[in-house]
Amino acid sequence: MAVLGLLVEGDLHGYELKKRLADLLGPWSSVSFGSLYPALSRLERNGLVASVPESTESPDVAETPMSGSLGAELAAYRRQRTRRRGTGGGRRARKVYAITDAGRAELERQLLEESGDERGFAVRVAFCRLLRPDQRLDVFTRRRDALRARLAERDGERRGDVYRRSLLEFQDDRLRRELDWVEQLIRSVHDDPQAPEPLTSGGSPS
Amino acid sequence: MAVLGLLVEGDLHGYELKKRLADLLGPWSSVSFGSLYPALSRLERNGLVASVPESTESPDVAETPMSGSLGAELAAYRRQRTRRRGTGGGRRARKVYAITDAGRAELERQLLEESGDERGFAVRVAFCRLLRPDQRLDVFTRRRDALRARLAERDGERRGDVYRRSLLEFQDDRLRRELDWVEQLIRSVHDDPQAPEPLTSGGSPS
DNA sequence: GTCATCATGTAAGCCGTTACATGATTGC
DNA sequence: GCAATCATGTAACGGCTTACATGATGAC
Repeated sequence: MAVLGLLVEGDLHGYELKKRLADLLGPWSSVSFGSLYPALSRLERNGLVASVPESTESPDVAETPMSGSLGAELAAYRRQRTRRRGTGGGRRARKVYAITDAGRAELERQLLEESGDERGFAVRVAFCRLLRPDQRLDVFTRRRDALRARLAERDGERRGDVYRRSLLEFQDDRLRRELDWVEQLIRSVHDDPQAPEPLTSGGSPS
Repeated sequence: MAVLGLLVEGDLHGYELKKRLADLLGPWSSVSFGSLYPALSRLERNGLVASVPESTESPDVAETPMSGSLGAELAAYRRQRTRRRGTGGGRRARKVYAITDAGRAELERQLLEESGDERGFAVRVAFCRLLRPDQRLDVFTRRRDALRARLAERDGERRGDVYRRSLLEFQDDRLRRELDWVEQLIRSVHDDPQAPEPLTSGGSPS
């Protein structure tokens, strides 16, 4: 999901993708090369991404003109490597991947996937600008309900030694704070339903 | 680690272990039978646990007399099954596991393991009453330092759209709150260094 | 010269999930 | 009779981690 999301912002090769994943997910929960490259192969086999030839003409990868603030970020990446460009020979060949229409559809499916659980909610939020406001609300609402259910389950008890009780309290607090956050996200969608950044290249989705 | 920790509190069979794991870790991050039973086999092969015959004499599993508050918890579990006990025949044979001395050593090793990272810090806290106060401090301090380092890394930037910025802020807040909690744990050890519940059966550890 | 960075991959091993198989007992 | 709970396992599949292999470039 994260890979597909990043590729919506522009074509990228594996190495760069890894850096941006670390940027997005934190260097800790990030994938290793040993899992990223096979994952990209899988995605390619399934037609969700396609490897495009690194054209000598293009200024560099990832040059899709984006809405506002993302531009600065990309410019920074570009600058880092614009120095030693122009020689077609040099550096080991990079394999640049682009998301396909099937990939965009799959990304949308995954972003909307039923799952109030922890798995990838952060990633969903990170890319929810690609969804319509009502879809965003769906995602947020499911998470909110899951958090509420979880909080309701954790009633009373508080047994165990000092440390275990402290842990339970901390986890409760964490749950409540996430719930607050999600509720704030929901309000923000209601107050200002920003138009989605277009996900599919052509027409409007479904 | 969690399995070994639970077995310190008393002998248990797989099914009960699963329930207590769900209790401890939350039903979400808990293991399935398909991984628990193989895991127990592995632990047994490695001599960290041993399967003990379910003696018809013993009131039930997990009857180690514990310090204070744990007693009530265990009594509750006992009551639930004391109803239909006494018939040696009946129910499918349960395989009851007990932790060995090697298992206790391994548990201590894992609780003290160098790793400021997320992995199992919650479980370490849940069982840190088994450690000496100075060992507890080690564990907490490592986590504190890791959290500080992580917070220091996340300076400024805050790029991306509204949702991504909101996510980053939330994650920052979460990190800071965990840091606060860990610092509180450290202070609590300083203020009141409670004696450890004995981990090894015989003499004092190392 | 050697180290860090860029860049892509393969192979072994481990382990978790899911689904399946089995079988007794209790409650409706 | 049927479902749920208790209780233990096996088998297939998938996928992540780690380590290894390769090779260019630029900085010190």
